[in-house]
Amino acid sequence: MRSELKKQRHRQLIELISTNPLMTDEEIAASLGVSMSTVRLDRGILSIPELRERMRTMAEQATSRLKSLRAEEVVGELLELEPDGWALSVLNTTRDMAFRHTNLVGDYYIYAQAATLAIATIDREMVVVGSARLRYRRAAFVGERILARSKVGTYKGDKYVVSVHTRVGDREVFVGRFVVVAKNSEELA
Amino acid sequence: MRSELKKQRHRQLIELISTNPLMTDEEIAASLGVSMSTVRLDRGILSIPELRERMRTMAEQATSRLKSLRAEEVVGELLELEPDGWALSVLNTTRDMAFRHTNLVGDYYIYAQAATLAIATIDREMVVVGSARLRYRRAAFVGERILARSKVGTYKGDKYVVSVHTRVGDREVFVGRFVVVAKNSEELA
DNA sequence: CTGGTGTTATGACCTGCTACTAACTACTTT
DNA sequence: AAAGTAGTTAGTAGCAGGTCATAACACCAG
Repeated sequence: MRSELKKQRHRQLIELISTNPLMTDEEIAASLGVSMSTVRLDRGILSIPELRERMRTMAEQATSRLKSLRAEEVVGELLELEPDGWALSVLNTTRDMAFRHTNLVGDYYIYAQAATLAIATIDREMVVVGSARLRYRRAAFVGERILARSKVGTYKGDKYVVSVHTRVGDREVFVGRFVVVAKNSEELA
Repeated sequence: MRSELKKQRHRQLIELISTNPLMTDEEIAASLGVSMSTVRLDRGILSIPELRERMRTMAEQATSRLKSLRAEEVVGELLELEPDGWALSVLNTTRDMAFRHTNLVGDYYIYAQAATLAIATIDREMVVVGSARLRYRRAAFVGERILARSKVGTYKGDKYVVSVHTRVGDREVFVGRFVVVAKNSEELA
């Protein structure tokens, strides 16, 4: 059957385009040893868009990906704050926070929310994270609303211990104990 | 002077294309209130390539980023990698990584670099951070190149201990011990 | 009024296609 | 053997989004 060859060629075509989406029909034709007409027929059958269309969608995805790890998004939204006591923030997760090609939210987004919340809880001018212990309990998924709750524990002088519990619904996602340090703005380096 | 208007328009053009690189000359012309000829002249003077060229380079960058799964997921740039051994990455810091209104780099950028590097070091399909201990030693400033070096320590079954040392020049900025867990892609929630 | 700068218009050409028609090949069915 | 059919190829017209060269204008200064 010649239709066997055809199916084989279709598989090759899909393989070819997925590994190198930037080939013109001419190059594909040469690579598969058939005419451009055939390549175009095949692309039509398999509904693979033309090169420019493929480039366009890739370029669009590229721009949207460049916007990742923007500070405003990372911090989440502060809902409640009792200075030097406790605070609550929510982070609405989006696809570009995903880890690899999964639906899982990258751990550093969860960290960023928790760490910035810990700092925001302390009512001093200049506060930085000194050290921390973290535990990730369960995964959070893209689209979920992540709630973080901080509570100030003990403090000695300029050092405060702030614990942060992060959850999605009633699922505990993350627990962290942050030691944050209030600095006089001179002593930085 | 009319050449003032021209310079002004050139600035607008650059602004326009940098915020939205996917505009055709026709759209740009409409947006600037001049003819397509003028837009093309201006693009020529400013040596801004045509739409397709812009899409093409964006698409190429996107593919080259996807070619190595590991490189893509690292915050910063992966410089060297010995799978299951050690790795090295650099993060060029920019103003938008600053903490509040200072020149200090936000701690979560440093965390993100370290955590993603730790994960990239482990040569398994699906790896997530389970827990971590962190210590921030010195501040890093906007504009500095931050180097992170990971080293795999002990491991038991699916758990690996990866330590990461982060420095700027010979100044130690951060030390972290990450316990990362390799998952079978089913057991996620 | 003449020259120089800036802007627009026009037309020929290019790439990488789409959409269509016509024809040719190989293989099967009647 | 004749007819039918699936698969392939060639060729044409047209489109988008340009390049490049040339020409024609508008406007202002000296």
